[in-house]
Amino acid sequence: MIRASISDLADLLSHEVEVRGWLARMRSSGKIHFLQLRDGSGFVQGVLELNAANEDLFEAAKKLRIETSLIVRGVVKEDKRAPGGVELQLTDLDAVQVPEKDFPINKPDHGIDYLMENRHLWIRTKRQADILRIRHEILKTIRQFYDDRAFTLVDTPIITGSIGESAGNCFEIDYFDYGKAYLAQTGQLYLEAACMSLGNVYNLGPTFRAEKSKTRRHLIEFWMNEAEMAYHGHEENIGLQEELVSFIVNAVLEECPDELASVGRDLSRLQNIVPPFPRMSYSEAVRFLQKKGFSVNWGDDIGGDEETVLAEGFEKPVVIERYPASSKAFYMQPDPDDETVVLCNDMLAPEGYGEIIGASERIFEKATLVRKIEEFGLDLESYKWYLELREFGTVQHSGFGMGIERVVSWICGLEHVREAIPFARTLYRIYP
RNA sequence: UCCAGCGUGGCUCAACUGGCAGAGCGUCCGGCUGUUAACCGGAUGGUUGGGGGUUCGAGUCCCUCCGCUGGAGCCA
Repeated sequence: MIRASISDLADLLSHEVEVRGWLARMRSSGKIHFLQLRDGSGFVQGVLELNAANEDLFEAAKKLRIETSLIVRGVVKEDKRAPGGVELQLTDLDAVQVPEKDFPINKPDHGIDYLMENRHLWIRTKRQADILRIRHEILKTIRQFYDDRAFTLVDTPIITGSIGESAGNCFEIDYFDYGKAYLAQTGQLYLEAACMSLGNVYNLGPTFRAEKSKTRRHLIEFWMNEAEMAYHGHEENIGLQEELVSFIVNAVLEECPDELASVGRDLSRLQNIVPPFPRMSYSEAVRFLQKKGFSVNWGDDIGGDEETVLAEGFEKPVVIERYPASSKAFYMQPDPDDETVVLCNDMLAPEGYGEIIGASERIFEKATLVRKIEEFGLDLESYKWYLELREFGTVQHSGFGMGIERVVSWICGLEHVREAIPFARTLYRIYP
């Protein structure tokens, strides 16, 4: 008797195995039961035929319900009728726990409110498990990408003082006698400090935005990967982003073909994602949108609909660079050729998935940074340590942040980022 | 926060212009030795989100509250 994972059964033909898992679905034709089993590694159909020797077992199996946890024993048989090519001829079965109630999710016709209310159980379904497996692959690949390039992982703090872009859209918490503290919206400023020690650094973790955003692209708590590179400028920054995104897409194509197929992704839209990506300046983008009939003027923000139009002509993500200084954060390096714009870029995913990366070269001269902080009406005192980074061996440096759930949504072809994270925190939902 | 929409059995939805609350799925019982969202027969299941109003009569119209969905702004 071999204890086996379902995913390994194809290599165990004719062996007697034990599988520990759950009953995903059950059908019966009177004298033959079909038990669809899952164990986290895959699905397999267990077949139990009534015969003189197993009447008690056959009768007991009738009492099982969907999501019964159970340990089964049987012989692995090749069968062309089975989806995975193999079946289990069951010889024995122990129910660990038989549910007293019906499993709430049993047909693919539930509404999204109901599914989110039952998210803790919804993730047991194949499609949701496949999405979470792809997410895992993406996170694993991100770490591998940086590790291959000798970047150092630096875990930036989740609780911060009143530093950041503006405290208005931060979650406030009480920090003992210190007073108010905030949940991090970004680890960037800390990565800037770390890259002056370690050269090339990255982080990967949750961030929080107390914005009442209510769209298919927004979560209150989302995961972000940020990178920061010393002695790197705008061009090298974009180059690294293109490599990273291409690396992720190709790794998922390579490692998760079954999962992508089961979530219904059109793979042709993910192939040939290799550097370089199409590129456009903000000014070009505005002229392009004006030709398409949008009423945007230079200096306006580019909204969701505009982003979709900009990206739709391309198979690869599009890089939009050099936005107006007034519309971007204070720390971005002005373009030496045109001080009205800054050396920054966004990367827009194809098919309307929107901004997946925001990036910039950072101001490295203290005097320029002080001037910008004052122009933006921010408090110099609260940027004390950030300014000190420019007092001790300051160098040109650049970095970016990539939204994990948006990348997962794009690669999986999801309608909404809430399925791209195990337990989404959205504007009006914090349960389960 | 603003704009729009939705709320009817456990789930997904019908119900004309205000006139007897229905179907499919699930569940339960019975049948079926190759089912894949199995199938066939029967049964079960309702304070139409809460409150108030108009009306002979409200699931339907009005007010209000609650919940949810989509979008906007902001962003990744």
